[in-house]
Amino acid sequence: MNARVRQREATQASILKAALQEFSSKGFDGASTREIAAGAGVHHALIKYHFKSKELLWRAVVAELFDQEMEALELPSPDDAAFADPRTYGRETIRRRARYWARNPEHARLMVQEAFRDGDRLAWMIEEHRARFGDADEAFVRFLQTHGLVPVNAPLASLVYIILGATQFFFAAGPQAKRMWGVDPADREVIDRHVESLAQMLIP
Amino acid sequence: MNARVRQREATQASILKAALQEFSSKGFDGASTREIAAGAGVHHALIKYHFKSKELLWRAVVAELFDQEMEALELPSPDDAAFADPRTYGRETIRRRARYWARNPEHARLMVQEAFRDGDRLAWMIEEHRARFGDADEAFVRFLQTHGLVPVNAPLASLVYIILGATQFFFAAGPQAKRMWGVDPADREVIDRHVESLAQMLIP
DNA sequence: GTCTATATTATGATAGAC
DNA sequence: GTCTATCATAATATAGAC
Repeated sequence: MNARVRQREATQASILKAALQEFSSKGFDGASTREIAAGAGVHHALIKYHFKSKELLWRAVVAELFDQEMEALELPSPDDAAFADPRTYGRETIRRRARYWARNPEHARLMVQEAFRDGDRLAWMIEEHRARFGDADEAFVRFLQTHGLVPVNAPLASLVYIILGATQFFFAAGPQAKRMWGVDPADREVIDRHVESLAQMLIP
Repeated sequence: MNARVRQREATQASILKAALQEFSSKGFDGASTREIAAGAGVHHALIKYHFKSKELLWRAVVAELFDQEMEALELPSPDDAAFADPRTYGRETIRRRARYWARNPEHARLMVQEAFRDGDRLAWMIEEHRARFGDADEAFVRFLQTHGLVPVNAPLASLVYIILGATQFFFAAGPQAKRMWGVDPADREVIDRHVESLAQMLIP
């Protein structure tokens, strides 16, 4: 691996990082490639060079997020001997998911914004990454229903969005939470207490 | 009230309506005044005439939302004789809030996006409208804690965001829910079942 | 009250020098 | 692999005619 390759990867990584910041806070339409380039400390023409277009840069950001999410989540298996009962497993899964959003609020913000508008990007995201974010949610909710931990007569999609919304929003809304409630969702202690509140509320 | 005044109000109303649509789906930065004007069926120069700037148009949209929300919510009082016990009151309040978001998903989308980014708009929103959206949430959560319906040791802000996220997200994420799960959060029957699921999950 | 015309800036994209 | 220069378009905003 020569210097050229290392430089290339460093440039791409810094662009991807700045792009995630821009896209997640301003949305796709509000983000500008020049701002992204400025944030990455590179010339704006390099974005076109490395990623061809704004749309493809966005896809690269999303793909990287999903790749990283799977390993970062470290979701336990319900069969794990460490979990005495379904409730313990359910709560632990909620905790891990919540902690992931706490560490990656930009991921939450980007996903949330893309859920608001139908179009090519949403279609691509579902088409390309459904297996990685829909299936896991569905399996988890079904597990909870099977063991009577959530209302069994509730529609699947409703439960998915209730759990997702409850789990993500506090961390995604960090700037508002800080300014309005004087609480910082990036603070370790705040995270710990929030995660416990979540586990107790969602899996009583 | 002469024709001039009526025309003026009709123009402003159509601009406000189109602006809510734009701002809520693309965010402030992604929205363009020209698209708003096109959506309202008026010349784009009229936006400057009636609202001075994009920023002030946005403020007018937000102010109208908060005005309308208060009456539309029709929140019950805990002292109302119709509520036999705190649980019944808590669940009914959840239902009314959820139904409000079901009817006004654009409001939810706009608020959510503004929670993601600190800055002048967020500061103005909190400064100007705190009483109307923070205080009610706080009072409701305190009521639930007082009666042991939610974890009493949980931080106030955590509970506010858990309830808000759970209540809003399904409706705000309508386009994604439709495309990914084949469920339309604008459908009457879907709303009814979702609202019941929410009431059961949040106030067990 | 409404519209045309225009100033100014920002954006996505590209060609070509080094 | 990187940067300068440039294009075409779209944005906010404004001036001034009707």
